[in-house]
Amino acid sequence: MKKLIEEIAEKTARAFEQAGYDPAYGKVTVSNRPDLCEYQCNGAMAAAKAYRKAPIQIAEAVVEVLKSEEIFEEAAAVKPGFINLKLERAYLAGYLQKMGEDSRLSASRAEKPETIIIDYGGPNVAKPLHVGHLRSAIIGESIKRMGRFLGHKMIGDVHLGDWGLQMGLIITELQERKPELPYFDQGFTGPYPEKAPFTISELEEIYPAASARSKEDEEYRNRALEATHELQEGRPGYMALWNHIMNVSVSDLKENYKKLDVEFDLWKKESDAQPYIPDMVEKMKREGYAYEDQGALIVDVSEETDAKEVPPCILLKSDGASLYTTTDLATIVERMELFQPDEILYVVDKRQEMHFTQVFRCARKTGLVKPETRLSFLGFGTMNGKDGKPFKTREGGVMRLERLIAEIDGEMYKKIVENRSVKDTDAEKTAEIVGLSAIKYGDLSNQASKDYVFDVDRFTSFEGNTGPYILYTIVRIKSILNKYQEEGGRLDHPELLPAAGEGEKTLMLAASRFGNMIENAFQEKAPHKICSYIYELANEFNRFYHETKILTEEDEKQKASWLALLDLVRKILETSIDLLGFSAPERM
RNA sequence: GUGUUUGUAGCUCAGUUGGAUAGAGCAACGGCCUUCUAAGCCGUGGGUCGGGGGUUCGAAUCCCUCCAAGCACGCCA
Repeated sequence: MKKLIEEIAEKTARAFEQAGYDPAYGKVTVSNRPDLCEYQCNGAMAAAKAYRKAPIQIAEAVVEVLKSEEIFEEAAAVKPGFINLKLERAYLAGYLQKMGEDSRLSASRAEKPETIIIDYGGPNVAKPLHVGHLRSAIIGESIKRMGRFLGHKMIGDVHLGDWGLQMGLIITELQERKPELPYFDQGFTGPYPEKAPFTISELEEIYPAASARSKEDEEYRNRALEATHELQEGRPGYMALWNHIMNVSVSDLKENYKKLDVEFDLWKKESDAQPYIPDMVEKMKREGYAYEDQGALIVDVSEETDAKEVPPCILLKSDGASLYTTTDLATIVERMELFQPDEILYVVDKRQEMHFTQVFRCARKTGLVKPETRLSFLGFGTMNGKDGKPFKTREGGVMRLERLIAEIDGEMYKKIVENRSVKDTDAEKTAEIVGLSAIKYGDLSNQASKDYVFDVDRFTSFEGNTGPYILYTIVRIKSILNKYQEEGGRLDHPELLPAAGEGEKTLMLAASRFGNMIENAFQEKAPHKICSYIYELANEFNRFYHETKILTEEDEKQKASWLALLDLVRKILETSIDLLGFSAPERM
């Protein structure tokens, strides 16, 4: 289905052409002066230079043509050379009618559906999820859903970190504590115990302890590095331990992501790329890309145009072990082989940008990917506390995701119970739904690439630009729709009448912009655009709601039309929040 | 040091890719509930878009420069 703005732009382009100008000047945008018009075209001013004519003259000539178009209620040429447009109400109503029947609400299915792998997990199996993983999960999930909505094949991969130094650190620390375990005995012939020698909470304590010690104790760190290398070489006892760590950790991670309503298609991990490493390294050596430098095997990825020299990719350390870079490259090989993606998108902390620049260049230079395969990096900023410094617990420690969610849900529960006269047995469930909206909307309403302040009080507020406010609006609409249906009203195939008032028209105009908005948001990988759009739509609805008594309307056709409009607005809002990754309760 | 990102109302953030009078929310103040959820709506005050130059008919947006803050810079992830 064509977007409304496209239909308008077609008319203006043709008008420019008929008036004797290049139709390319007929570009149209939503008006930034709603008091003057609904859509505007600034092409006459751009054309003025090329045609050496006064812009107002061009605008007037174009407007003359536009006046005969039946989709416009008004077309005017103003001062320097603006072309101001207002839509015919009947046309707008007709457009929304079609939109309501369209499964994608006027957004068009991608002409060329692509396979896009989106890497947005990156949790370390040695550590529980903390707030640092929140943004990746939330942003990635939203982009995945957007792409899928538009018809792309989106493959979400959690890409666990299970092959680096963190594993060596756990092994080393465990050996310190329980040297008698068979995993460390080189002569042991098996079989190893089936039960893990630690619980999840022990594991969560072991890693930070080991990590801290390795920073002070060089000999300890060296042992951890050696253990890492041995694990990568497949030492049986260490592999058995790795298995235990994975089992204990993955089930915990799955539970946590589920709470966030984040779902991965693939639970791949760094170690899955291990089998691809030897051939990849061999090929890079053979083709002359990789060479030895200071004992390490590297690939030069610097380019002449670099403002600052980009350091080379280190494929293998001087001890022969592989690194983050190595597994990332091998993972690209694996992904190309298994999925032939058109794009691989990494949703990662922006501080890793340099690393990905290196990896992408190396992959491209050595032909790991096809020239047309896009490797993209969506770097997000840090989640800060109210003090502007990275988000911590009140005690100053790393905030675990579980705890953050529990705190928000608790806060929500309190508010729901406070504001409720009737007792609601679902209050806890509702608190979870609303709490998730608070967290996700709070995050996604900011530009992904910027740092932002996570303010619990503000995000859980029902006022202003928050998730709960959006949900409240949806619940309000649903409540009216339900009442209408209970009274015997029907929502199937009603006729949408032209807007009766200004508030209604404004609401209709806002609704009509959904398709264009969502395509744009996906193209720019900018979920915050969905947020600002639905906030505006919710505002327009609440304004309309306030000035219009819907259910008591006596004209049945008018009433049915308004209900149809509400149903469309509801669909748009619910589709939008689904694309953001949360949902609305029935009541709140 | 080099590179890079950011700087918009007291606070938190938008700003449709160069357009008209720079917008929201919070906080402050003032109104609106016997009527579909007042968790809402309407209104008032609040700005040197970090500073300075430049390009342009037109700049928060593009270029230069300075200031401030964050981040990254070869065997961690």
